Amino acid sequence: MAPWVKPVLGGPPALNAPQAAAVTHSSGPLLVFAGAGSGKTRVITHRVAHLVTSAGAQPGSILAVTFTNKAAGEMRSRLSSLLGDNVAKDLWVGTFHATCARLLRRHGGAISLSSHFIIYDADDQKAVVRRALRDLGLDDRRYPPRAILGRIRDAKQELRGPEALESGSYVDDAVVKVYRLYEAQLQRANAVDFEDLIGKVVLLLEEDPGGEGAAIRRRFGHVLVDEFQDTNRAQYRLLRALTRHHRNLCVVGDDDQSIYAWRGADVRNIRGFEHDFPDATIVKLEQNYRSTGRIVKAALGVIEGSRERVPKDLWTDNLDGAPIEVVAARDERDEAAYVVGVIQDARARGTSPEEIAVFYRVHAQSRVLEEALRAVRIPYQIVGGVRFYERAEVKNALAYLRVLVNPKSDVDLLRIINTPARGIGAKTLERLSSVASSRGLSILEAIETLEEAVDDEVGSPTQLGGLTSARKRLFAVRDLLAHLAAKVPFRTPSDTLASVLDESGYVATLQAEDTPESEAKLENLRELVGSVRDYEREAEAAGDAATLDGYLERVTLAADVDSMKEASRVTLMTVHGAKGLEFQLVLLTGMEDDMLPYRGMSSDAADARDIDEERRLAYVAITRARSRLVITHVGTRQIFGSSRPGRPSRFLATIPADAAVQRATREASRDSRFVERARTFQPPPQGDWRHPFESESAGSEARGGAPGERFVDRDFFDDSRSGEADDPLVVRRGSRVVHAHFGEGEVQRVIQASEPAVMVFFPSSGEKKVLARFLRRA
DNA sequence: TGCCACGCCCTTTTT
DNA sequence: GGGCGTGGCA
Repeated sequence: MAPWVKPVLGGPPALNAPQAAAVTHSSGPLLVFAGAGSGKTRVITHRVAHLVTSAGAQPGSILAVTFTNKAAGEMRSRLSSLLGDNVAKDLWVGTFHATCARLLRRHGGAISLSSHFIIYDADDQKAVVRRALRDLGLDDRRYPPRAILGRIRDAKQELRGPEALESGSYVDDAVVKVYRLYEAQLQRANAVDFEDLIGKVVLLLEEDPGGEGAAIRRRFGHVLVDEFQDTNRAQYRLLRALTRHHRNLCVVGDDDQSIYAWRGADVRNIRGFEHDFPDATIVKLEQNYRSTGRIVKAALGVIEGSRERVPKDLWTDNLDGAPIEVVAARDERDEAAYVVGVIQDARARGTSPEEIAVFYRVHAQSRVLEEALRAVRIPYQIVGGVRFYERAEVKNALAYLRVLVNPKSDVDLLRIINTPARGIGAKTLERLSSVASSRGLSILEAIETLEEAVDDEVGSPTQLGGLTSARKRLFAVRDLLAHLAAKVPFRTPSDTLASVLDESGYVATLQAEDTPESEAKLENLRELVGSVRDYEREAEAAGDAATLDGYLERVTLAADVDSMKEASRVTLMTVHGAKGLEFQLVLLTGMEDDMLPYRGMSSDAADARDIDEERRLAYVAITRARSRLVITHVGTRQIFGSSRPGRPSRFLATIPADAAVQRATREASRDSRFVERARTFQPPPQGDWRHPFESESAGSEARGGAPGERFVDRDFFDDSRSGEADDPLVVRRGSRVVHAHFGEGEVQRVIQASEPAVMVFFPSSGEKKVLARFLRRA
C-alpha cells in the first residue's frame, strides 16, 4: 500500500473537555473559529442537541442558518439522527434566504408584501435594470447593466437605499435613477430580489411595523450560524436584530476560508465580532482531523502569508503522509495529460473515482481537462458552469408559471410574451412598456386598457400609442394566460406546466425546429416536468399541499446541489465550488501567478487585499485533500483564445520545503530553462509582492509592469512630476476633463503606460482610454 | 420581425 | 474558445 493511502484518521473525536463545555454549554454570544477540517458543523449540531435535550429549549425556538441548501440539508439530517425526526422537524434549519422567505410570507403583510410575492433571480434583476435604463433613455453601452446592477446590489447588501448613495458623477447619478426605478418596478410586480429577502426582514425587525418585528424576534430564543465568515453586512444586521434581547447568538466560521468578499461577504463580521460582542466566549478549534501532516503544514505555510488574520495554529495528529507533489508541465495539454496519468495510477491502486477531485481557478480551464479525461474514458462530473435552471428554455417555462401565479410580474411576462414567436416585436413592447409606466400599470394591465379603449370607442391612435395593429396578438396572449390561470387551482403543478408547454405552442415550435439544439431543449423541458413531479411527491410525503408557489420558491432558491451525485466519477470543479468538501486525492491545477492568484486581462495589479483572498483560495484548495495532493503549473497557458506565459504561483514558494517535492513532466523537462526557474525559485521576502522570477528573467516578457507592482490609480500625476511639465495637469479619479473630440468627461482611473493615460467616461460616447496630453482641465 | 454575421470580453457564485 | 449582444439586411 502506498504511504498516502494509509488510513490516517478516524473522524473527529470528542472535543477536549474545556472546548466541549464552551461550545455546548456557554450562554450568550459564542464565536467559534473552526479551522479547516476541525469538525465545524459538529459544533452547531451538538450545541443544538444540547439546547434541546439539556437546556430545555423548544425546538421551534432554535434557528440554525447556513448558506447553501446542501449544508442545510446535511445539518438537518445530522440533527435528525441526534434528536429524532420528531424533534428535528420543528427546528428552523435553513439558508439565510429560505428562512427569510418563510418569515416574509408570514409577516410581510406589514410592509405591504403580499404572501404570493415572487423572487427575482440575477437574470430577472438584469432585465429590470435594462428596462429601467431604456425608460430613462440611457444607452446601455455607456452604462453597462451588469455594472449598474452590481452597484445596486452592493448598496442593497449594505441596506442602503437610492437616497443613501453618492451622486455627482455621471455614473453615480445614473445608478441612483436606475435604482429608484428598479425598486418601483419590483414593488409593482410584488417581487423581491435575493437582497430584499434579507433586507425586508431586517426592516421588519428594526422598525417593527404592526408589531411584526417583535413577533419574529419572540419566535427565536437561539440563533446559530454556519460559515459565518461569508455573511455580508445585511445578514450580520439581521442576526444582531434577531438576537438583540437575549444575545444567544452562536457563530462558527474561519476567516482563513473567507473567499467571497467579491460578492459582499465581509470578513470584518467575524474578525470584529469580539468588538461588537465584548462578552462573547471565543473558542478556537485548531486540530485538523482531515489531512496528513504534510498537507496541514503546507496549508499553514500558505495562509501565514496573509497580512491580516486571526492567528490560528492548525495542527494534526495524523501521519505526515506522502510529500505534496509540485509538478511543472509545459502547457495546459501537458498538464491535463499528467493529471490523467495520476488519476489512472490512483485508480489502479484502488482509489475510487469519487474520492478524486481536480480543481481549477476558472471554468475555462475545464475544457482541456475534460477532453483528456474523455479520451481515456475516465468518467467525470463537472460541478458548476451553466446550471439547469438557468437554461433559456427552462427559464421560459418557469416564467410562464410565474406569470400565472403573479400576473403583475413584468419581467416574466416580457420574457414569454413573444416566446414562441408571435409577431410581438421590440417596437410593440416599447410602446406597451411606456403606456404601462406612464399609467403605473403592469404590462398585462396595460394590455387590458387597450381593450377598454376599443370598447369606449375613444381609443385614438395616440392614446393607444400606436398599438392598434399588435392589439389582436396581445389579446391572444392575454387570453391564453387567463385561460391557463383559471385552471391552476384545479390542476397539479405538473399538469399546469404540461398544459403551458402545450397550449402556448412552445413545445410545438421546438419540435418543428428539429435540430439537435431544439431536441436538447425539449429534453430539458421534459426533465423540468419531471422535477415538478418530484416536488409533488416530496410535498405529499411531507404532508404539505403541492402548489405552484411552493414549487417556484424552491426552484428559485435551489442550487446545483442535485447535480452533484454520489456516482463513481471524478469531480472537476472550481476551487470556490470545493469549499466544504474533502477528497482523498486532490489535483490542484493552474498554480501559476495570474491564474492563482488570478488576474484577468487587464493589467491592473491586484492589491494586497485581493491577493490575500486568492491566498485563502489556495488554502481552501489545499485543505480539501485528505491524503494526497498534486499541484501543477505550466510554462505556457492558452486560455480565452490567447496564450500567456506561466510562472509558478508565488504561493508555492510558501509551502515548506520538507512538505513537498518538485517534479516536471517529460515535456516540461525538455525546456530546461523553465524547469530550472521553477526549481530554484525562492519565497519572496514578506511584504514584497514582486514575483521572484521577475528579477531573474528581466526583460524576457514585455508586460505592463512587473506582476505585483502596485499600479497607482490615483494621484498618478503628482506634483513632483508636474513640475517638469509645461502644463501640469493633475488628475485623479473623478476629475473633470475636456477632450477636443469627446467633450467633457470624468476620469475613471489612471493607467500606467509608457505615456500617462487615463480611462475617461464621456457622457457623449462612453468610456475611452485617452492619453493624458490630449486632455485639459474642465 | 427575424435571421445571421460580426465583434467584444472574459473570475470566482449562493440564494 | 465561446457566449452574448448588436446591427445590418432580407
